[in-house]
Amino acid sequence: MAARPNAGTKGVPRAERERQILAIASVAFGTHGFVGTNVADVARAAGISKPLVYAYFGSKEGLYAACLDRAGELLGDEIERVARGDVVGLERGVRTLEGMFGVLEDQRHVWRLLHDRSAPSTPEVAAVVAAHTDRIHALAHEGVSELLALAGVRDALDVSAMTATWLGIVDSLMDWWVAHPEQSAADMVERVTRLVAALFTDAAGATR
Amino acid sequence: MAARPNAGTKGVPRAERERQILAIASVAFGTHGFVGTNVADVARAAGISKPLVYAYFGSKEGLYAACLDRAGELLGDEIERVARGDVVGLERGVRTLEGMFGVLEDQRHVWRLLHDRSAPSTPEVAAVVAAHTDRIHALAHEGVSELLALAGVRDALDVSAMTATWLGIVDSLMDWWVAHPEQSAADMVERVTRLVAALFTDAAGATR
DNA sequence: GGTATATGACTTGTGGGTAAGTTACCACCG
DNA sequence: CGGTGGTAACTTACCCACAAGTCATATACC
Repeated sequence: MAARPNAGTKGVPRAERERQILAIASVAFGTHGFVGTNVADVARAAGISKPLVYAYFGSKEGLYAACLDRAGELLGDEIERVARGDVVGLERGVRTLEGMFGVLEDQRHVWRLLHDRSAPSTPEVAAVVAAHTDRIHALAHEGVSELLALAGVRDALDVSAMTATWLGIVDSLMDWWVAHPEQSAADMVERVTRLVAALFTDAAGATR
Repeated sequence: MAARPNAGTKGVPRAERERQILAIASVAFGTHGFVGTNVADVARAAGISKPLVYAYFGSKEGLYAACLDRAGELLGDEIERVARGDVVGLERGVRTLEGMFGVLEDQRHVWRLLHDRSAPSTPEVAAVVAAHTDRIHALAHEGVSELLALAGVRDALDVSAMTATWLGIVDSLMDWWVAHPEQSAADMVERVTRLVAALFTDAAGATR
């Protein structure tokens, strides 16, 4: 029978392979979305065969859920870390962004995993998505509530809409960052700081 | 042979059917994205058969491109209308949103058509997407430039990032609106006005 | 020899796209 | 006024490519 390159080589231990596959799959899912990603390509990119991916993660959804878990934990922990600090208002927003930029410096696409509209709605995946997005959303809501409370806004729907907007801002900055790979995390923090300062001091005054 | 219900009924004239299909396909593409939408379902929802869709639009991509054209023109025209006015700065942003809300009141999902990450990159589709997004992006860039110039910011990358952020804000407000169907366009305008006022007067002062 | 690690070759389901035929309307001719 | 061909509107039934998921098998280490 034909020689099978690498077939049966005891090779890398399982845990390490899993991390490697997850990293590559996260790029793929984050870049092309769930439906746009095919398992065979992920396997090839990882230098292994498709059945091995299934041996480790069970299904495409299982693989996706694992990626989500990794991403959600990474992001959630960082956001929570900032939230536990004592900054409030706009400053807290900027600090949170700073944290995101730092954590995602080498894996910017990861942010998109949580916002994939093409993600399947099966219980398995939905549960994982819900767990992480709920957590992040709750933290965002907390921050936005504080900010708006300082400005005298307390209407629940106003806060809800503003929270969605805040998440949208983070989203678009991540997208912009993906499109500008030469920008470092530090560059991004400076840029955001500069823009916030400009908008919330001069612009507001100049256009009223 | 079996009776074919409705087979051959001269029925609705072509142009009218096309509009009908486009409306339904826009909902589908806007809701589930390009890859998540299947032509058979669109046909069924329109009460016709799949080959008829192909007779009219040639391919799934052709159908998508037609939806894009409709959406892009609708949105682009409205944004341009506001841009031709004499408002600048934050006020122009709010007015633009007002225009969007008005035009999309009965078809909120349409906004998402222009931002579909799962859209194919074939020349046919890419050209249509580019035409409309370029136009909208240019108008947004113009508005953001004006705003930031008032605040003394002129760096090209700063303006670029802020333009992306602005589009992200519009994006997230549209998403929030889709999730809150009971909110009218007028409600949205009020809400945005209220939030902008709060953020750019009290919040900025309170947190500096 | 048993077990973990791995694979080539397969099956299967789904969805884009097509071929061929059916019915209704209309214009024109006798 | 009735037949008759042409054409527009529409369908059922099919093909086929592609990607998810599986199975039988092979190698390496202890």
